[in-house]
Amino acid sequence: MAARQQSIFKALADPTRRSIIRTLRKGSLTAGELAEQFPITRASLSHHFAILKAADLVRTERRGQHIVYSLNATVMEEMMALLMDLFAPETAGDKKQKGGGAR
Amino acid sequence: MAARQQSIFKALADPTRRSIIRTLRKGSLTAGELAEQFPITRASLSHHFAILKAADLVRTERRGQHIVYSLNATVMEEMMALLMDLFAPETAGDKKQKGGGAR
DNA sequence: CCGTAATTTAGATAATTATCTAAATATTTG
DNA sequence: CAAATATTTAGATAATTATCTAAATTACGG
Repeated sequence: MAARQQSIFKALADPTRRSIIRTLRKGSLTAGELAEQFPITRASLSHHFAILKAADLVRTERRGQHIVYSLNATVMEEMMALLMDLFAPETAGDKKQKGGGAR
Repeated sequence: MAARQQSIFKALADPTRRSIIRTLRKGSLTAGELAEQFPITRASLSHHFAILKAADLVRTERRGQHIVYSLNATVMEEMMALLMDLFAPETAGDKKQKGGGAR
């Protein structure tokens, strides 16, 4: 559970990946179409895709020889929950931490 | 403007820093009091404090020989705005990006 | 002022990560 | 099946970053 949280925050830490997300808001695109928008190699983009997928921020679907990337629609809600958990004043499911350094 | 956004997402990407934020929800603490909660050196924590401060997620106030850390109260709202900007469907202030790779 | 306590800064190191090129895999079409 | 196209995987490298120890800074109390 904490692992998913970490994967999401990590995924959002990179500006290229945030840019991919913003691009996908307008609609799903194939890896190639996405690649046209970014000045890095397709291999590097593929690496970013994998990280976004691992965080379940995007979903994929094969369509013929293309792979279509879409935003995971439920993500907005999840992010709200994460933010609440981070900033909201003290919830029930909260643990004190001392010597369990998160890393 | 994009720089601040990056500094915030970067700051939140580290689990120790998120833990610091959660700890500060319960109230302001001195650097030393915070240090008691974490299994890393004070020097390392100071580094994390600097990053949180650079993102303006926490504020500091000197009180005698102590330095008191507090959550920046407006941050929740700012994060909402960032999320909207990331996920919400197409705002006015949006720029297309092609060859200006965010980095 | 001097000594002590609190915190940060400097400098070094190890781990992580973003990127590249080259090669591998998967899918369609002739 | 062979050739072409789309995408990912492998392996290497350079940059970033989390952490440490040691030293510097800042403030207080006698």
